[in-house]
Amino acid sequence: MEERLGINVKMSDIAKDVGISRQAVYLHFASRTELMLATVQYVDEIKNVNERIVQILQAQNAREQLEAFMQFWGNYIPEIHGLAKALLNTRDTDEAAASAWDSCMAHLWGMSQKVVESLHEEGLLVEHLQPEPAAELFWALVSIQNWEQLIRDCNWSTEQYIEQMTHMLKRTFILE
Amino acid sequence: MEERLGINVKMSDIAKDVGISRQAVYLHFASRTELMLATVQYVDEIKNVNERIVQILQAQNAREQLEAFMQFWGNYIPEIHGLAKALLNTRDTDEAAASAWDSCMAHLWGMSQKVVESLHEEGLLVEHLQPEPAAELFWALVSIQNWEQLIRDCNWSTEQYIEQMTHMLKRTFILE
DNA sequence: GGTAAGCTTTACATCATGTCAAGTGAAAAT
DNA sequence: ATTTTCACTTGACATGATGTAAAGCTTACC
Repeated sequence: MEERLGINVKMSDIAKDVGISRQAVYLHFASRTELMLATVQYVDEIKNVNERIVQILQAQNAREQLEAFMQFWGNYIPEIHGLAKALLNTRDTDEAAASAWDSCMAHLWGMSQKVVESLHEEGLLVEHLQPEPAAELFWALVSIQNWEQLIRDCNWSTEQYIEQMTHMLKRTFILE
Repeated sequence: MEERLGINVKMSDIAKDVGISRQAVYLHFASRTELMLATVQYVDEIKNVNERIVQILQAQNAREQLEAFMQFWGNYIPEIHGLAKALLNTRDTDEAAASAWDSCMAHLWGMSQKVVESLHEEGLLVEHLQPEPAAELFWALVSIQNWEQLIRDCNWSTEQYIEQMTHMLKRTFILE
């Protein structure tokens, strides 16, 4: 998935890579989508996502939380890009893939809410935005699609992405 | 395409809608992708895109140009959303669809450049951004994917989208 | 020796795209 | 009036991916 950015990864390719027959894959996973779901869960465990997220939320203040989040997120996306793209592609035709994607995005949504809430609590959130739409906008801005466009289409480096996004998020959401 | 957001639109569906046989469609368009390309071109003509774009660039100053652009873009996306999504979905497996999408995005890229350039010329562009990366960021922020996430996933209205995006773009790119 | 797990091989169903060939009906050209 | 051309129909078939089904093989364990 990572190698080929989720594109053109067939059941037979996976089987060949593993060294078993195509049909044998179905003895482990009922469908292509289920295999992908299991992979997502596996990767989340391997990458220790939950622990890394908890650490971010321990940052002293909202500004630092925002910075820590972008630092984490900007480095994390490249690790899961291919799998995420595969899920995104399957989403439109597959109900299960859609809900899997949604649950992945729920993590991101939760973090967006947390960061915006922290800003709000510290009185730093721009006045013209309510916390709810602010979190929604935040969530959209840090989406994988935006990352993809900047990194892939515009050839930004990871450092550039993190720096510019952090800057933009601060300007957009933090007062003054 | 618009009705079904580009999902599950088969050649046989199109033929049925038109009232001819599936095979007859191939007498007019060599492939599904070519049909989509022709449709994009047709829609662009019908919607008078070029003329509408020229009008935007006639705005007196950069600030008004930005505002006019968001006004146009926010109202235009809903009109082409389904077709755009169809193209996006086909892009990953089809070379021709990919280049068609790129040429569509080139319009948007051109406008992003123009707006950022105008800001730069009037000395309004934030100091920490060079015109080039600024245009790239601008382009990513006004992407259809972001629109989709805010409108579809977050239930924003078109007015809300235009207002918030305009506000955010100003804060992000305009000095002070 | 029997059995169960894990896999193989072969075959087939389905569904969408795309190709091919023969045929039809009506209008246009001669 | 006949022929030709055009736009389409019908039916058959190839391809490529997912998924199902059945029968057989090997190894390890009891």
